[in-house]
Amino acid sequence: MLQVNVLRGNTAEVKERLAVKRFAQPELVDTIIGLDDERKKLQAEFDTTQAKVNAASKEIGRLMGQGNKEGAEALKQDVAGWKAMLEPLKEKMATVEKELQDTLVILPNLPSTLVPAGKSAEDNVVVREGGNKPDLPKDAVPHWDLIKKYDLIDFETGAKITGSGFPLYKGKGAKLQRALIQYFLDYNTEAGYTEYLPPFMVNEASAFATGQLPDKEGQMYHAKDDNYFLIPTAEVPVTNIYRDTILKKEDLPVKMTAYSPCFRREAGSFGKEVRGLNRVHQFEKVEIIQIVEPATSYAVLDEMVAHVEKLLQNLELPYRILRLCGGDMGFTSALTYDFEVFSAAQERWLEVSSVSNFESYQTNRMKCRYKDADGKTQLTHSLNGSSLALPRIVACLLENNQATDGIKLPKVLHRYFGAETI
RNA sequence: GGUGAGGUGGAUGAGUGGCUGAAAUCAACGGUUUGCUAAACCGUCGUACGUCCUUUAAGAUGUACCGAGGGUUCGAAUCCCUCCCUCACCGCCA
Repeated sequence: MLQVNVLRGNTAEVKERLAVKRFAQPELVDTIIGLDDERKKLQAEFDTTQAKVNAASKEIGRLMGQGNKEGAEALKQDVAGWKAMLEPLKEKMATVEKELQDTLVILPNLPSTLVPAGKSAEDNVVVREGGNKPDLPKDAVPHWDLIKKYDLIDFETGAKITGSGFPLYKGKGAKLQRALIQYFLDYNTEAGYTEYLPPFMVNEASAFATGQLPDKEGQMYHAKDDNYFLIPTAEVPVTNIYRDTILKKEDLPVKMTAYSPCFRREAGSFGKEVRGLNRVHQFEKVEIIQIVEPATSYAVLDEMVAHVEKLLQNLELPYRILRLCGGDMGFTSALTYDFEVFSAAQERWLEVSSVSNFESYQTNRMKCRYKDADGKTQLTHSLNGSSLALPRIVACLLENNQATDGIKLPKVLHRYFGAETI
């Protein structure tokens, strides 16, 4: 959520930035400022009246103590009058505040000046590519066939147990999941990230704080009896560790990593998009999250991008890094880099990570602040990224490394998987 | 799920209707002292939203906040109701 003061100081610039994100209601910026003005006016009025009530109440106490009943009674009359004024004011304030809040929440984060204009995935900018695309033999097959061949995942039984998009990993398929998770976590903790294993369901306040609510309500599975949401990413529970906190300068940067399953409803997806592991409702992911001083957040973003890039290099996969354009970015992000790996048999790029700087958009919702060098309290910046999402990594590993004598795994995985090939 | 006890500032913890935005202690921070460490002493030490003042910083001031939300009262941390959470015991259970 953006701060009203940011809107106030640079209304024109804010609207320009919102246009980059293809936000359709720039007039809401003015609406918000108007509502905030009204809020202030109402509060001033309320406060001065309430101050009179408080002073009179004290005086009544004093008069009673002196036994001056008549004086006290007279004052009570005054208080009754003021209180009658306070009631409607209070209601009006609540209405205006709610409207302000509701409107503020509709505004997406402002994209950084590095964000290219554009309306869809086509307009994303390739920052760099790495790794080598393999030369596959003519008879190379997509990962869903390899999965069958080596009996790694049973999609049909997963669908029987739950529904489509809930894979049942089996044998070496299951073990590969475990190996990848363990490798990713080790890689991250070696880089100074603290490992967490968070709750896989969150309450409404947490889902709101990281911006899943109200924007992505339909994306999450909702346990209505308890009003809990299955997490779509570990970002939600882990970032919320620092909800409503004030950190010390020396606590920063906070670096966290967590494995979690991710649950996504993905309503409306179909066809080739969802074949095999391309898109599923439940998948495994390891996430990295940082909470940092505002001045450092873009340097940290670069650091995180490099961190994920190295991981893909270690996995020996062909990848490319995209800077997302305004139209393709997430609601809460200021700058996002997507990582895609090339799945050679499908001849498709598959997204496996998304690393974003949210600046103070999440932390403002979360009220995650810190005391800066001058002792002033201000909002921190938050960032996160996947390192990595498993299914598409697996799809790519299988397709790109297929050979007649099995699937060759990259060196870094040997000791985790306990073998060099599948 | 049942019964009981609780939830107060960074921590411990006092506070059962007005003098309490909140004692005391500890921690933290600044200073004095000191060869260094320790100790002692002095000071500072909540958040949010307003208003005034100032170029800003700072300062002054108002309102709200003692788990959350309602209620009683001229006045609520304190009394009442609902909910949440923690702890103990019981039940169930990986």
